[in-house]
Amino acid sequence: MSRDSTSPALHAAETLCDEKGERLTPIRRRVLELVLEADGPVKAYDLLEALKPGPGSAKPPTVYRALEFLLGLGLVHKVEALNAYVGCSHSHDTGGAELFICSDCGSVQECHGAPASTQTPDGFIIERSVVEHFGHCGNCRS
Amino acid sequence: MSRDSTSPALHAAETLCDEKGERLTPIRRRVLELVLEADGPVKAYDLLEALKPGPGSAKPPTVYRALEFLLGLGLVHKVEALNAYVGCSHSHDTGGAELFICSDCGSVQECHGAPASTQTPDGFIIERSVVEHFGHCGNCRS
DNA sequence: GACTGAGACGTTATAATATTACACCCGTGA
DNA sequence: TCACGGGTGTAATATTATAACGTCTCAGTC
Ligand SMILES: [Zn+2]
Ligand SMILES: [Zn+2]
Ligand SMILES: [Zn+2]
Ligand SMILES: [Zn+2]
Repeated sequence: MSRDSTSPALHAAETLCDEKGERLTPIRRRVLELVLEADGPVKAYDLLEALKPGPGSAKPPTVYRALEFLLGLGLVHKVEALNAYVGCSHSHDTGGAELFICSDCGSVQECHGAPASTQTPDGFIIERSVVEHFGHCGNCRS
Repeated sequence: MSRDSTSPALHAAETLCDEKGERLTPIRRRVLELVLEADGPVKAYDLLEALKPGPGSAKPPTVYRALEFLLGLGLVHKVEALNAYVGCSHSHDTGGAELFICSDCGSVQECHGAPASTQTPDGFIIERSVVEHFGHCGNCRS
């Protein structure tokens, strides 16, 4: 692994922002870095702490605004059942991500593709799906 | 209070508790009633408010303890993405419920059966799944 | 009856998560 | 110049949830 200052994921984020005419400002970029560097889901207030040593004093809206931006671009996902956030190494504009969270080591694996509900109620139009599986990953079983 | 006035779902809850040797105390029963009567997901603090006119003054732990009990028995489900709770009219000891939440009218429809992940990562053992679909129900489309 | 342990509940306080509202700055274009 | 919009700073508050500890009651037991 190279010690490049920008990870591939970060570079992809910059490219995506360029395409969309969005601005990956220093704060947004820093939050994305922190989420990507973490080895599991990150809490908003942990990000806030991590941001503290930075320029100004970070307040909750700072991190929540950055997260909202990144969520909108699909660069991070929220783990609803944990109130935590994970970086997305894939690139998908929209659509739900299917998350597999290990309760032992906290690792998160993401699968793409429509979760494809088996039995959608008659007439129901799905706009957004939250699919989160909790269990034990291969590494933690032995 | 005659038992004949209870709804089918409440009666089923009593039966379930009997089977499991659990106690459906007045508080737990009242919380279950409130959740079942609601026409959509209910917030914990709304339950708290609804409990206030009752005997003692209700405090957060009161309602959260009751919810924890009911969740454990599968009598209510938590909508993770909303931090809200819905009553379960089916009866399933375990396994995930698949929820369809209408963003327009707030109604929730529940489907049973394993969501059956399409592509589980190698070696991953699923213990609990959160599956919540947001969109528009048949009634709200016309 | 007295002792004991478990479970449910009461109560206080606090933790953890998230949003509102308003002010400021700065770049862009009329 | 001016207005405007996006991004940010800041203070305050709202919302959601848990910790910690005491009390009560009911079985089971001595
Ligand atoms: Zn993703
Ligand atoms: Zn693991
Ligand atoms: Zn159910
Ligand atoms: Zn509807």
